[in-house]
Amino acid sequence: MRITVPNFSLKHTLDSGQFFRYRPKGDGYECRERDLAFTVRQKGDYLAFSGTSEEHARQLFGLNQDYEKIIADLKKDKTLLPAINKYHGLRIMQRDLWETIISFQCSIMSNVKKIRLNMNCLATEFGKNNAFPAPGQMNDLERIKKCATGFRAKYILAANELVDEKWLLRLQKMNYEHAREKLMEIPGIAEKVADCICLFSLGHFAAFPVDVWIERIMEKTYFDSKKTKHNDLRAFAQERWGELAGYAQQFLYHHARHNESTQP
DNA sequence: ATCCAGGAATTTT
DNA sequence: AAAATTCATGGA
Repeated sequence: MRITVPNFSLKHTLDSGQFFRYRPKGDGYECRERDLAFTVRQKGDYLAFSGTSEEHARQLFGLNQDYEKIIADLKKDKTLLPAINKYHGLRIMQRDLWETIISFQCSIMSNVKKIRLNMNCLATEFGKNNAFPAPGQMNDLERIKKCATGFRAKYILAANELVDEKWLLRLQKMNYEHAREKLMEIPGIAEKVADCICLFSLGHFAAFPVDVWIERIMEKTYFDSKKTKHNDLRAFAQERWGELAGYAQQFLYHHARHNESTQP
């Protein structure tokens, strides 16, 4: 299957810390999400993939979004221009909800490389032929710990017990504020992780996750390098970028991690 | 070896 | 209410 995709960068999107089970293969990538395994590659404005449907690819990579309007709005803020211009085509994905929940429980005080290790291991340990285990299938604390999840293992186990398919469907119908609150009922999910799930799976672009990278670049850019509370950073972002705060966050995050001048 | 990583929960001031 | 401490582990 091959489709035309203007204003999209597969590389920037995959490499921006929202998606973890993928690896380069040939001139493209091999991706896994829940029970799907598929390959995808991009040449110019063409996206070629096999192993999944066009509908799924469009949803997963955010290809149905009005990208030109999103970027036009964000470009009104000149402080975002370097990141937007350098990483044009970076999109917010709309990932599988359950796998996203576990991904960002794993993210607590960790790093992207290790989250990838955790997720691949959980799929190997519990899933059938590399599918990610469904809710209810990760019911062994010691085996969860074998995947280097450490103190996060008990959170994953709790989510596995609390969540089922009905729970997931209900969450997908909630607005941002309600979904955020509901997610925080799960052990191991507080503001930041809930915002990541709202942003990368539920399409709530108002969500603004504040991690150490965002904290650094926000304080440096907008707060005269002064230590600022996460809630104040989040309030500032939602005041400044409104319903697109999460999109602004993703450009800032990706730019901070890949730019020498913004390294710690 | 020492320090850090897409923080949350708990305990202590 | 706010600040400090604890929690595990791979990688640099």
